[in-house]
Amino acid sequence: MKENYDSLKLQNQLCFPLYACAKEVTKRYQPLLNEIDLTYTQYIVMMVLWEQKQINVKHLGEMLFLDSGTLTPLLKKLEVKGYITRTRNEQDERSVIISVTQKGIDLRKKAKDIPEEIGKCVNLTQEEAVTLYKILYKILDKIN
Amino acid sequence: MKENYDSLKLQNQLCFPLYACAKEVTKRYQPLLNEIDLTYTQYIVMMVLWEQKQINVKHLGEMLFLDSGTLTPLLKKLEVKGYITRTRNEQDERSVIISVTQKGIDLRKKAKDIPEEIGKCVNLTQEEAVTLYKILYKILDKIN
DNA sequence: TATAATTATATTGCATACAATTTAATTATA
DNA sequence: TATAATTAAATTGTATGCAATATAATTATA
Repeated sequence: MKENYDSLKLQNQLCFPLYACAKEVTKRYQPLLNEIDLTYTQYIVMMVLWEQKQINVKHLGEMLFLDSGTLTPLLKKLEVKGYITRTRNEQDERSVIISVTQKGIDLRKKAKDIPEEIGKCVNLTQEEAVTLYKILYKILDKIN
Repeated sequence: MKENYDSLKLQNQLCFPLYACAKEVTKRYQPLLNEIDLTYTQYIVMMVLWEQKQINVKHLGEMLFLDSGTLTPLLKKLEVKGYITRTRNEQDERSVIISVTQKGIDLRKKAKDIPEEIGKCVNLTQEEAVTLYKILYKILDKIN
C-alpha cells in the first residue's frame, strides 16, 4: 500500500520557483541600490514616496504588504539617512505620517536607470512580462 | 525640462508583485506547517530529502538557491528536531552530508495535504498555473 | 460620561537571507 | 613535495519579515 507523494516533489511546486525567483531578482537589485545607499525594501518605500510625497504607516503597509514590525525600524533608518521624516498626525495621534525630504526626492534621479537594468537581467518577452504581471496580481488580489 | 519617472512607479514594477506574492503565499503555509513544527524554508529542505534521502550542503544550496549562511543554522535546527543528521564526508572532509532520519521520513505523511490546501488559496486555473510555472523557471534559468 | 472595544504603532522574539570573512581540507603547480 | 590556489562550510554582521504582545489614542456604548 504505497502512498503517492508526487505533490510534495520540489519540481511540482508552484510556490518554490515563486519564492526562489523573488529572491534571485531582488538580489540583482542590491549592487545597483548600494550606489544610492538603499536596500530593496527601502527602495520600494521610496518608490511610494516619490509618487505620494506623504503617507501614513498603515496605508504604506497595506500598499507594500508589510507590517509595522518591518516598517517601523526600516523607516527609522530612512529617517537617519535623511530621506524621510516621521511625524505624528495631529488629528489622530495614533497615526505616523511619513514624508519625503528634498534629499529623498533627489534620490529619484539617481535611481532612474535601475528598472531598465533589472529588465535586462530578467530577459522576458513583452508578452511574457505582461502575462506574469497579470497572474501575480490575480494571486495578490485573491489572497487577501 | 521635466523628467519622466514612470519606470519608477510601483505599479509599473514586475519585481514588486513577484516579491509581494512570494511573501503572501509563503505566509499561507505557516499555519499548516506549524502543525508539523516546520518553517517554510525547513519544509523545502525536507522536500529535497524526501526525494533524495541524502545530499551535501553545497548541492542542497544550489537546488534551493540558498547559501551556507542560511543553511548551516537551519540544518542544525532540523538536526535538533531529529529530522536529519549531519556528517562529514569521509572522502572529502570539507563536505557535510545531510541525511534524513526515520522521523524525518515519517513527517512526509503528515505534510501530504499541504500542497492541495495551498492550491486552494492561490486559486489559478490549471493553464495559468502552468504558464506561471514556465515563466518563473525561465527567469531562474537565465538569471544564474 | 466612565468603560469597553477598536485602532495605529512600537516592541520583542525568532527565523530567515546574504555579503564578507574565516577556517580547514583538497587540488594544482612550480 | 612545499606552496599557492581553490573549494566547502561555518561565522559574523546587517537587514528584513512576521507573530504575538504592549502601549497609547480614539471611538462606541451601556
